[in-house]
Amino acid sequence: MLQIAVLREQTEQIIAGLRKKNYNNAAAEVAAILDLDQSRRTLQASHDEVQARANALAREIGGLMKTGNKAGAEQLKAETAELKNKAKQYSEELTALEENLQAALVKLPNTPHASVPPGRTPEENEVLLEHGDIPVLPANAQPHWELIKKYDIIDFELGNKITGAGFPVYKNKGARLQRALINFFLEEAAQAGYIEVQPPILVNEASGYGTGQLPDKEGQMYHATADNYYLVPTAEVPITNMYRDEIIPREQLPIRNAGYTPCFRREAGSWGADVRGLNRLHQFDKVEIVQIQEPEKSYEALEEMSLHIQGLLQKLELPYRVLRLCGGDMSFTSALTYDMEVYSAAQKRWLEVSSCSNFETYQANRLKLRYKGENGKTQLLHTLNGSALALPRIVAALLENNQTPDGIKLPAVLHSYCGFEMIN
RNA sequence: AGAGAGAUGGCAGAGUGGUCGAUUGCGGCGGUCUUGAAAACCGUUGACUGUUAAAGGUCCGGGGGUUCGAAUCCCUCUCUCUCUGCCA
Repeated sequence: MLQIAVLREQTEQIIAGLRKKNYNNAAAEVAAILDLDQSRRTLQASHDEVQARANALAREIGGLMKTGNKAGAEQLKAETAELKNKAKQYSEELTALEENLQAALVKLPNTPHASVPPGRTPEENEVLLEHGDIPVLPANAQPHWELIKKYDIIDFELGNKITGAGFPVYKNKGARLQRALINFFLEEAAQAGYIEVQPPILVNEASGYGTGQLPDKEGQMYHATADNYYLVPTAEVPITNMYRDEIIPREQLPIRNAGYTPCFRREAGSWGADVRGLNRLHQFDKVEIVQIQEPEKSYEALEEMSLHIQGLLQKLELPYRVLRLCGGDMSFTSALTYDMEVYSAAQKRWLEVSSCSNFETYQANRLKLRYKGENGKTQLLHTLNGSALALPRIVAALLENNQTPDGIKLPAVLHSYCGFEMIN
């Protein structure tokens, strides 16, 4: 959520930012919000004035009662009746106004960083770099959804039987590969200084709200209605919410956490082309890295996270590229996002395997996640996170790019984690 | 799941209708003492809102009510703990 004070002070910059994100009607909505804010403050002042008078009277009455001056007390009581009505009326109006203001404010997305290119579609994302050679596969090369059947390592039909579409069963070396990748990613994160956490994978409403899944994207999460818990769509949600409503001592910054969770996404309305096999699932595994940083250092942290993720892809010997997302392709909450994509040689296209973002104060404002700066003032922190990494498309690329007549040759870095070198 | 108890500032823990935003201890910060540190002693130390700065207002789990006045009384919701039951 954008800060109302910033909206007041930097109105033009924010409108320009919202436009870059292709947010329609930005100027009008911002004007309406500032209008509401002005009314709110005026009303608040009136309310406070009445309240102050009522407080003073109550104190006087207390004094009179003590001295036994009942008549005097009764006289003052008469005056309070009117004040009470007024205060109640003001406070009701105020509540309504605040609700409207809040509702309008949460609808505004985060504003993009200056480096974010304009654009509406994924085609307009900026390719920052490409790394590694695109492998040349033999003519009879197969996509991963054929390979998993050939080697009987991932079974979609069995998942259909147990649960439904998008819930595959990993079997034999397929299951062991999952476990190996999770361990590899966690181990690399630990060596890079991220403290490992194992959070709950069901979260309450307040947590969903804190990271921005609620109230708008409710339909994207699985909801355990009996207890009103939500299945996490990413470890970002529980990990970031560990710091909700906290004022972090400055010397504890930056906070760096890594965690593995399964991720659950309903993906309502997003099924169509290019979602075969492992490309899109309702349940998948992911290791997430999270940083909480001082505002001045958050972009340094983003670069560092990007390099960490790239290091993983290099060790996995996968050809990848890094994109800087354009305004229109970024998430609602992000100020700057790098996407990492690996090349799938059999599908002949790039697959997104990581998304690494700086949210600046947008999440922190909702989370009330703050620290005391050098000047002693309490201020909002910056939150960042990135996938390091999401498994399914990594598995897809590993299978497709490394297929040989003898089987799938796994990259050397995974051998000790897997306990085998080939899938055959 | 049943019965009971509870929710107060970073933590512990007082406060059961009238200067209570809240006693006290610990912790934190500043100082005295010391070559330095520890100890001891002194001082200081919540958040939000508002303003050029104040004043003022709000916050004792959430919501509602009683009252001139609520941390304190009533209703309700949520959560936590203890015991019993079940169970990895």
